[in-house]
Amino acid sequence: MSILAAERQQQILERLGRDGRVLAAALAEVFATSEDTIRRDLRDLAGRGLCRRVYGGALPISPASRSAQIRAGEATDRKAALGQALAGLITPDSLLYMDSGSTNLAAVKAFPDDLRLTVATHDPALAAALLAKREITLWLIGGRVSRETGAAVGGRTLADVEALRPELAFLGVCALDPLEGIAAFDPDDAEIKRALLRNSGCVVAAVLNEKLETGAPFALGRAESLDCVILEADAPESVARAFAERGMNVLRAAPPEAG
Amino acid sequence: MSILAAERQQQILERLGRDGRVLAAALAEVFATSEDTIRRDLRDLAGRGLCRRVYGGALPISPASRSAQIRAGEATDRKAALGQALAGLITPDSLLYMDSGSTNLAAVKAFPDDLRLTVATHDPALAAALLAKREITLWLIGGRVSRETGAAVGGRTLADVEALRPELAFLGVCALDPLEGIAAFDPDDAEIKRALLRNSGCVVAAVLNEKLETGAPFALGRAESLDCVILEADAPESVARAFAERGMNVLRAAPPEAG
DNA sequence: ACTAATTATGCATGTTTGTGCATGATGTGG
DNA sequence: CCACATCATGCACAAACATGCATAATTAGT
Repeated sequence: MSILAAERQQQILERLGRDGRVLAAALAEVFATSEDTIRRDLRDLAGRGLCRRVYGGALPISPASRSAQIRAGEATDRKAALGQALAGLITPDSLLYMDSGSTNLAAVKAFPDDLRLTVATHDPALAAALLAKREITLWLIGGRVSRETGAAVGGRTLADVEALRPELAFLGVCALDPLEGIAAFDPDDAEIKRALLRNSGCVVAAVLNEKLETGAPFALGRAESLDCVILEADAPESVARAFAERGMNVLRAAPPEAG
Repeated sequence: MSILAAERQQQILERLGRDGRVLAAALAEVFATSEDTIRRDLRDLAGRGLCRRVYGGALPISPASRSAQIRAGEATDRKAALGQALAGLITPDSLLYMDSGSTNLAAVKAFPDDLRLTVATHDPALAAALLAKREITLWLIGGRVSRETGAAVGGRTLADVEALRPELAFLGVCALDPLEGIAAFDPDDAEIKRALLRNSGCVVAAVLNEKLETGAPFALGRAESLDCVILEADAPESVARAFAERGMNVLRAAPPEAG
């Protein structure tokens, strides 16, 4: 025997995570063993709750475990498209700050797995998602966690953020308008965003169409405080031109994957 | 004898680290000894938490290969049963510290939604899950996030934890034995757990059966450092009695929901 | 330095575990 | 309803295993 049974089961789990499914017959060929052995492995793994046994192979346990805790909610495909564009701006081995927000959360999942850099964030859900990327060093900012934003807020958090000088920051904006500027819904959250605008080498925001040309109660600054804005593929050209005229870099995401 | 037993075990560990696995038969040939001796070595090392014994040889303790995210989906029903028992110990409106670990993560989901208290944690996935509970005030501890444990570690984190005096702490234990005491797999993680043991009014650990009567490389203290231990419904009575004889409160979780 | 106690090792024993094959049952798609 | 793939189960066999015991090596005590 050239491979230990436990190793084989571990590799089956890896394939399951990578490919999203495994076939009993294919595994038998890969490991040069009988299908019976593979079936026994799959039965065993399923019994330990590590996979879901189906006719012909097995599937990940997916429904409860992953989607419950790291759920980005709506418009994930459009947010993922923005995320891909954001990832393109990243310089390897630099410090990136990721602000809270569901857009950034969905964006993380579109990051390539071998992205090599340090990321700081005060959003626990974002941190949990970033852990899935093998080459990312993660710095978590603590503090009281606000239920409104799902991220740390308050004096302690602000002070910790102020101590950072990230080369690049992905700002989560609640509202963005060429004339009205950037705005947020939560005062504590706004404080942190202001600190990021002050201290970051380059600030980028990826905004969904519905956040364009709207306002929010707490102003953060003028639109051109952002070095770069990423719009959806079908964002109105008029808005894009307005940003460009104010000296901002305007990028467009690729169209979201058609189901 | 040309080689000391301790030397041999050390070299076995080196091979394990280099090759990712060791085979009992191969080791017997390398060290020119009987397989029995090798098996005894492997049993010993596994007992000290330095490797994982499998049929035919041994594997590393595997923090890398199985990410925290994967472990979270494992044995969720049993962990949920432990979580229900943990929830029963909570005093409303107090400060609870929740240590990192997949058991605590699954436990959170079994908490009632109207549980009213403040929870501190340095585990971002735990924090994200706690946000789902409407009446919980959440305090997040920051720092460098370790991929091994999926939670913040290091000096900054430790200092912040030291500043807290929680009435109750849910410790995530990697190994627990009546005689060997409590132990962890990660040195940085162990530091934080020690701080919790020092500073908490009451420390409770909920442990799966497979963590009982095993060891791990980094000792945290004697078993009776815990005020209370929660075992699974079908945990061996002998172990439960051994804990009780050391003056610990021993609770048993309800049997997990039959699938 | 000599003996006693402890520990490590090897061997023999019986037991457990993993594997492949045969058989019959169950599910899948036309 | 049929043909076929997939599956669960029982069985046989070999490899790996735990255990008890005898012996060799090491350590401790006086």
